[in-house]
Amino acid sequence: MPEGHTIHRAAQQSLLLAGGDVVVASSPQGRFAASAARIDGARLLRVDAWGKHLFTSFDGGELLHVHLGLFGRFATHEQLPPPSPTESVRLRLVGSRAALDLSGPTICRLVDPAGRDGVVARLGPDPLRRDPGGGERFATRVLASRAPIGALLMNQTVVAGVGNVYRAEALFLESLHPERPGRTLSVEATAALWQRLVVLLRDGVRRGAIVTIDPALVERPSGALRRGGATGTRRGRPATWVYGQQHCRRCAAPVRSWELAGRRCYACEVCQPPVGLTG
DNA sequence: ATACCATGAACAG
DNA sequence: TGTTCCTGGTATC
Repeated sequence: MPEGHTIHRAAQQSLLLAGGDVVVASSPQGRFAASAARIDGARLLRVDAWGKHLFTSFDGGELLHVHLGLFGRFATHEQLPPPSPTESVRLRLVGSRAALDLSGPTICRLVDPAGRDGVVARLGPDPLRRDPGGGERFATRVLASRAPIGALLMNQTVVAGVGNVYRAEALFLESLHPERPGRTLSVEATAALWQRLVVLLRDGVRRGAIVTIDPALVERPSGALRRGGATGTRRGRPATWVYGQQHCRRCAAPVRSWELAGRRCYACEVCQPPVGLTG
């Protein structure tokens, strides 16, 4: 499921697996058929991720803009020929080494450079892009705002690429209550929060999954470590401190969950005391 | 078979 | 603030 790490990983993967290739483009679902025809036979040149937005450029000048939304996903098939696409595959790109399937995106369209620039201009700093001024721009917005920090983190004009899981986990790890107004944070706390996002998202790209809690650090009845597979990616309890949890995995207090900025928010009010909240 | 839920965001009013 | 769109997995009858 997509937050910024998913998109940056998809950018890496598609460049690795299809960069430089002439691609066969199709839209098994049909909804992107006319546009796919314009990419078909073009060479995939570059892939660029900005927050949760992905831009793929082809020679001939076509530029593909993808946003996965809540349900979208990329699938890669490194064995050719790839299996038959399912009915919901919006776009399939087949290169010489792999096939890439896109399904369920909120946005999948061809844009011109001005369209791309317009999207990027509305995005805040992305913790996954090398941007020396990113932390400063983030801090400026946070420290000037009366909005809750838990809402600011979901605002893509404040910081691009953070979603509901990283919101919950970054605030937990920084001992910040989600309802604290941005301007009640200290400069130091704001800088630490930015750095936390950088580290968490980078780790998410590396793993291909959001794992914020080391499973080995969690008490287990048997004391046995899990073996095999990527920990945290199996179904069941997510590898998180508070996101989706009933109890805090650090102190075992009940995790409170409520709606904040249109999404369910999770916090341990013992580890994240509501300091400075007037109610 | 149906309902509901999920790591998102645009749009209406 | 509420509605809408995108898909698939799990829960509930």
